[in-house]
Amino acid sequence: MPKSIRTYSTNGELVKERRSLIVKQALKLFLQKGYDRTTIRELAKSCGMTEGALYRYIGSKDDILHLLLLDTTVAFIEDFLKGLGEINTVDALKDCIKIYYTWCNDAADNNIFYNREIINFSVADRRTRLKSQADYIQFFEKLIKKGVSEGAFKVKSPILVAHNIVMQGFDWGLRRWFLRSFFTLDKYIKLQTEIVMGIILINPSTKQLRSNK
Amino acid sequence: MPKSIRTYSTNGELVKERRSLIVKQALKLFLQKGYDRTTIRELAKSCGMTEGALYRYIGSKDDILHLLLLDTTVAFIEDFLKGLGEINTVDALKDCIKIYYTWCNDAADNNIFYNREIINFSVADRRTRLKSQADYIQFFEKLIKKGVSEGAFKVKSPILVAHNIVMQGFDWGLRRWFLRSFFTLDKYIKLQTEIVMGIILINPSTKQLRSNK
Amino acid sequence: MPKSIRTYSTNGELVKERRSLIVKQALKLFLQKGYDRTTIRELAKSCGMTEGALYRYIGSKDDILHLLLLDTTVAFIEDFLKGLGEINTVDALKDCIKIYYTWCNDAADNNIFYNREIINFSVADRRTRLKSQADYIQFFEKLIKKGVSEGAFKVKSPILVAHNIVMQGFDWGLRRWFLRSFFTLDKYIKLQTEIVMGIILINPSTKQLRSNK
Amino acid sequence: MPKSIRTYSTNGELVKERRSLIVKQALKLFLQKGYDRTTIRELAKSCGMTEGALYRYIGSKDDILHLLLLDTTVAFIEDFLKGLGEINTVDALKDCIKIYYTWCNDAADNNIFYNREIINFSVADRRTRLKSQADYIQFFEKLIKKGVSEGAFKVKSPILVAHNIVMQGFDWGLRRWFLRSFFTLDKYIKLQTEIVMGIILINPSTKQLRSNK
DNA sequence: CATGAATGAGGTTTCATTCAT
DNA sequence: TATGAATGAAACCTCATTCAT
Repeated sequence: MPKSIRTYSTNGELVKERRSLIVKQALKLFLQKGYDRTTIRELAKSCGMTEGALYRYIGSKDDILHLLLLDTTVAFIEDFLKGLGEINTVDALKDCIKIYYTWCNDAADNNIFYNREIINFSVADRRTRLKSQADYIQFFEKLIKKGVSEGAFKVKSPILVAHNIVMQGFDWGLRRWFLRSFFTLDKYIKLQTEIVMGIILINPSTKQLRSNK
Repeated sequence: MPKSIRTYSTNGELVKERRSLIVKQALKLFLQKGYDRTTIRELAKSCGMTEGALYRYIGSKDDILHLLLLDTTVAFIEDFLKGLGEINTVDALKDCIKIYYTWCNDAADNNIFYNREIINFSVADRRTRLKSQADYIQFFEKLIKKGVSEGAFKVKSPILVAHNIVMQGFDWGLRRWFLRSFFTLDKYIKLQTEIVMGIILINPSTKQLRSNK
Repeated sequence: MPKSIRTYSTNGELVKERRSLIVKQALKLFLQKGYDRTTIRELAKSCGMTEGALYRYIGSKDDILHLLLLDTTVAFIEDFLKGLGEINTVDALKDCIKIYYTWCNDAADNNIFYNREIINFSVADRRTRLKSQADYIQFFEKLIKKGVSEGAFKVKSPILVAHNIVMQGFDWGLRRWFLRSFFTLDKYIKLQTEIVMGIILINPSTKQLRSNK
Repeated sequence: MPKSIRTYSTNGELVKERRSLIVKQALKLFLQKGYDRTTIRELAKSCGMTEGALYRYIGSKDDILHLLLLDTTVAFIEDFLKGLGEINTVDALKDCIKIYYTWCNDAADNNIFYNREIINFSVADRRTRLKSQADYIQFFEKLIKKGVSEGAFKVKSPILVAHNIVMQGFDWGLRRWFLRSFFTLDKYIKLQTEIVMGIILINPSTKQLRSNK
């Protein structure tokens, strides 16, 4: 299933190390100039390699996009689930929003990159990417529905609220220069969380209680 | 101020017509394959022209991006203002959201395109684009603040709510394949409007009254 | 023998008039930008014609070079000969130098042009041009030899002196910006004539006599 | 100050070698067909390279013109000065003419090329070229004035004589096909030197003495 | 006779990829 | 394993020339 990428090296450790470097530099350059306008020469130089050396570890320029995808597939949903252990659903949602928005902040470069360059990805990789976005939404949808079934939330369209949550996280990364002139990340999280809670909480006082901690 | 684009034709009518065709086809191709991967040959062919003919109406490939920008600069804020005549602010906001989301639906291709290809625009054109996004947000912010000063709305951060409104409109266009599997445009507008109103209205009953019409 | 140039017009008068205009504008533009860098579009515009109209009077861009050659073939040697009637050879040479240098001044643009663009001419036209330069030299050579046979001049290599005379005339046109900062045309003619006479005259006092007039 | 030309190679020796080849072939082709009519494809082929390889060593076609200029900037005036040590000015002038005319013969291709293609050079490079021509003239002017101040020469316009000397050197190169049918280089130098000396020497016998050696 | 839109070959330049060293 | 020179297809763009109107 995972597409295999050509290498002339038999030293697995070295391949991993070099690819990791390539991916890191590629993301930087692709963000700055776009995929098409970044040349292999530039990329190799920024990796401290020669072009020939680079091609020992990748099969083609397009392969780098695939490596970038692999590199970013963050199993952050697992992190979420840990947060869901014993605490109540209301707090769980708040925590998840916080974790997710924090991840959006950290992974902003990646997300800007995918948003723009998705067109250059293979069909399979494109699908993987869209799937992962859908997963985030579905995760929040489930959480909201859980709250609804527990009588804590009331909401007409859980998936729309989930969608809004996820997109507003993305927005923090994609439009950071605009948003940062008004909010810090913490403030942004706090305000958006309050808005979400205002929409779905049956008993808004709950919100106030915990946000005082 | 407005950058002028080279043409060898003196027939203004023809130039307009041809450029309009070029822009239309270009948007289609750029969406499909991206700016860099769309060749002039393809574009010319898809316009039913030869390359030489195309260059009678533009000076360079980059000029097409500028033409695309001009083509989209919709004075839709003026349309909004007409809606603000005598009616109360609550209804005005609802109407504006509706007009704006409808525009987002119509201009989806353009917005997807800009979102992705903004990196290829000239600095001046990039600024123009960002400015216009900021204008939308500011417009909604003002409207919300008006409602606040009239005692109809109550809201912690008007600009954040305005930002959310504008971005959720964009989202309808940018992520239409996902959203359309759950909502029609009308349904999406209705639900998002209810959410916004739920957040800012002091007396939620107002919402119910009018949405029954 | 004279190459015929295609025209779609049957009105000889008109053809002549238009070609004369074309040649005039072409020389101006070719001098400024060179033959290759001057486009038919520019030329047509500078003639107040359209490209299509221009091609009614010429068959190709290269034809213009040929027309330019025809236009410049000045039968100035005939003018010289008139000056040779009854006066003595010494004065005849002086007069011829003066006439020739004056022509070099008037035809400077042409000469600069040929010097530079000769490479673009057809082989036949190139030969014509070189032949005409050789004719000038031969003319002065004959004159000098006449003076030698009459006992007025003494000179080792008449053709070399003739060559120098002709080239120094050209130089006035080709390097005018340099020379004009030191001499007027009259001064240049006077000084070069004195030098020539100093070289070939047996009895230099003759020179003084006439130059006093 | 010296314009640097792009190369993708870091091997200075190789760059030098390849550029030297390019310049050599370019001069040959440019002489034959002119700058504009010589294609990069032809040039590359005549260098035994592909187009891509050629562009490792130059940044653009125009750069070749600059390289040609650099290649020719001959510090020949220094050579002259060595000849001026202890010998008297009369002999020095004769030697300088000889050295200069010999250089004109060697550098004929270059000079033909510059004469014709100067229009394609950058403004800076054009100035450099004109300056170097002026330097030659000035050099001879100084030498003549030195002779005048020593009482060896008598001349109305030293700069005009200097100009004639320099131009007649150029002429040997520019019009070699004509001149060579009458003179060898040695003969040409000898005759032109005699003419110059005839013009400026106060005591012509000096000339005879040394030319007998 | 004039217009000017269209053609399309051919120009310069770039760059992903290979391969001899 | 690394180097970096070379390849050559393909990109954008120009412009002499034609031809329907």
